[in-house]
Amino acid sequence: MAAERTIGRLAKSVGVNIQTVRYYERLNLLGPAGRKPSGYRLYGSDEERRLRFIKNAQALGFTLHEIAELLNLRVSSKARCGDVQRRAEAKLAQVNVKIRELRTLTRALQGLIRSCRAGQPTGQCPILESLEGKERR
Amino acid sequence: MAAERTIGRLAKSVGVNIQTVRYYERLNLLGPAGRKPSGYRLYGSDEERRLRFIKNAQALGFTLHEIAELLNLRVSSKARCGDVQRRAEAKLAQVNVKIRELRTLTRALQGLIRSCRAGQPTGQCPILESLEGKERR
DNA sequence: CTTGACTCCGTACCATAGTACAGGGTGTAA
DNA sequence: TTACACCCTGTACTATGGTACGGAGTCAAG
Repeated sequence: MAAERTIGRLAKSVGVNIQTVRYYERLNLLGPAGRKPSGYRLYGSDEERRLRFIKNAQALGFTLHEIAELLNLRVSSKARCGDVQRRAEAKLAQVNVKIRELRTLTRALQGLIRSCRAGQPTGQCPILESLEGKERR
Repeated sequence: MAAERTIGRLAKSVGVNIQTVRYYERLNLLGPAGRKPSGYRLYGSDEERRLRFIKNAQALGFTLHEIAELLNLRVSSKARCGDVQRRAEAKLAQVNVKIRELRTLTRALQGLIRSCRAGQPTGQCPILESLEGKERR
């Protein structure tokens, strides 16, 4: 019913590589709606939505494995929106941990940069010395 | 002169896997000071410092490739501490970009979670719907 | 009816940072 | 001298997310 297109058109309209679409198929993330007698994969609007879903969820920091879980949640009739919410909250917590780690890292780098006496030869570079772990604070 | 030890002792004292030490050798990051007649690798305190350097720099977000550059900077007699400082500043900028991206992601996840009517079946889940990209803000 | 673009499948390859294993040799202590 | 831990090399495998290539078949326009 919906205009079905081949893999190249699908890939182009969503902005991904053809091989990537086939890669997602290998991972059971996205299969074609059907095939031409010749074997060409055919995709409809459902598949395009699913592919956009994958790309959007990736942009939110979900791995392909987690995305597969989200997609399965939708298929399962028992799953509730609360299940999805919990996953989103778990991901949010992960992201916040990552942000805190990176901020620690920022402070460490800033400390090193401040300690730098820039004209020195690298033999006396405080950054390099501190990385040797001799006297870390 | 310094007590030279075999790869297992070095690995244990720094807290890395033996294979990892050999992996770093393949990447020209860290070679043994010498070899026993039997072929056993021998490491002294210089090598232990270098290995700690690698692990510390990794913890600061440098890739092994970048660490190799830092190590080469130290060897080069022409390199100045300012070169190191510039690399640290570039890494700091990268880290800050990453933090900003993650914060955007946090806001998007929070928005999705707020929109969730948790009891709904996943057919009407606003999170999943928004991931389909139909009406993204 | 030919040409060129598209697709098929299977396999190999990329970066990143390792880890594991096989089949041998070495070092040491009881 | 035997037992066991340790080390050697080389190769393969892990996870993650793809990308590339070869050789064949298909589709559509001119």
